[in-house]
Amino acid sequence: MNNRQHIFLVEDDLSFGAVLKSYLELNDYEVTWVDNGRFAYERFKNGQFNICILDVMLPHTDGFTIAGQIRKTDAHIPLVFLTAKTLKEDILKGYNVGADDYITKPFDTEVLLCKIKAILNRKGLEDHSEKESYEIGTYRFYPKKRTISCGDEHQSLSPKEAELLKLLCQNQNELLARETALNKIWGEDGYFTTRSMDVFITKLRKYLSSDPNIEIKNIHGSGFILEVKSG
Amino acid sequence: MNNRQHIFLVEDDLSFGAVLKSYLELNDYEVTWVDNGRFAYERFKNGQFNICILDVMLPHTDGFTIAGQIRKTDAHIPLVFLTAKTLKEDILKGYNVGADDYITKPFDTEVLLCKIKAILNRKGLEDHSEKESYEIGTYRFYPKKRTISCGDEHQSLSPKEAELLKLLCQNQNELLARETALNKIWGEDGYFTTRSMDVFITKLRKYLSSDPNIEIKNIHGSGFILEVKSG
DNA sequence: AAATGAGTTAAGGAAAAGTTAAAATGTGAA
DNA sequence: TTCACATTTTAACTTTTCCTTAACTCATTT
Repeated sequence: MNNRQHIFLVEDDLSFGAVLKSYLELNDYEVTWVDNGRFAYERFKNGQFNICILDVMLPHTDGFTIAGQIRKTDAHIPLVFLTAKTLKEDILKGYNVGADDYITKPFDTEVLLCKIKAILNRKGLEDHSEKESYEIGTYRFYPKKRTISCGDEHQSLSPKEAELLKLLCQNQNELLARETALNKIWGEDGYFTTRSMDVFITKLRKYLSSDPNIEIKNIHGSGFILEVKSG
Repeated sequence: MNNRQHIFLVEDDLSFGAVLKSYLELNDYEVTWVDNGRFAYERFKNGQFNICILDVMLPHTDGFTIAGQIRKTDAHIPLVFLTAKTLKEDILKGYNVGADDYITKPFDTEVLLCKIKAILNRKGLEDHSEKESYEIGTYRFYPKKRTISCGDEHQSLSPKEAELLKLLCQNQNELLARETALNKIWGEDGYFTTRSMDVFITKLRKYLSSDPNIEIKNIHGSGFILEVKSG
């Protein structure tokens, strides 16, 4: 069982990023490192993290923008900003986005580690590894509440509907194998459970039918893909 | 009604302390300033504070010692350390005592203010400490008095009714899992205690029935949500 | 075209939740 | 102690929600 805390790290400096990643891994954290602001949020959506460490100065998309996107998906996940700047406005901006801490380079990695520990301890009681919401085209899906919202429209889902949709979201635009879903949700894969799953797919398609960019595609003989065309 | 947040400030530098106190007060905080480490803890025990700002370098008793004493009294109150030093050991020491932040002098007061706000917001969300009252639509609920008021109408609650409503309030618009409630209130989760909880939910719904924007929603198989539409 | 996989709909049964009232428990006053 | 009262649990019954199953149709593969 993997019990380690998962850190989402966005840092464009390749050598520094690599060093930081190794250092954190040595200290028993699981680290997902993205070196490009443009794809950071995409990557975040597809993972389960406990804390985010974001460089502010990035090509394409700065750390604050990414933080804003992340906040929309998860209102509680801790955010820590890294920056070379000591500019007051930047620091203020960071705290306004909901930063949990702010660290200026150059800094001591041991201090960073301490801060991470302090923040995770603070949040420790609650489990933030489960995502609060997933973006699906114009919809937003809240797995805990088991609802999908689109504007003012709200639709509540049954437990299995929600589990299945969650799996599809976690593999957005990638194949979710029948077997995988059957094993995770039904715990087995007999003939009837297979048919049962099809029934749920039908239901999910109905719920998501108002956005033409969303499609739950069937891959004959292997599984389904939740495909979201990026407008 | 005094709704301002109360800051406990320990700083031996008289002129700096006075300036800081005024600045914080201007920003709508209530500030209790102690200029002597020796009496700091005594003063702390006799007050109700939301956050502590402690200078590390103090005559007689240093900030860490005071922090340790405070932690014994209140395990969750946010601690922020002020120091002129940049010594790594000091910073680490601070985080080990449970610091929420660490600020090195000289610093910008505006930044300090932002940090204080960020920390208090954080605590505000996860505030599971005793709150005087909760707003529920047009109602107001006083957990200690065990009453709900709506205009001139007052309704008093039984102990369990109040506990359950408090949990719902603390998770307003979010899921309160059955298990969570059962464990916190009943200490176990057998079949009958489950049914007992349902009985209490029915009662609470009755108490809150006059405001159509309030709803205690059931999430089949997982729990309840106290939903308050913001009209 | 036959065989297999998938889409869809509706019915039936199981489990959870809503509700009400009676029984059990606890608590303070006489 | 006993009685009256408030509180909580248990029980029984109703309603709702959920999942499976079955049946029939449509699509894809060989």
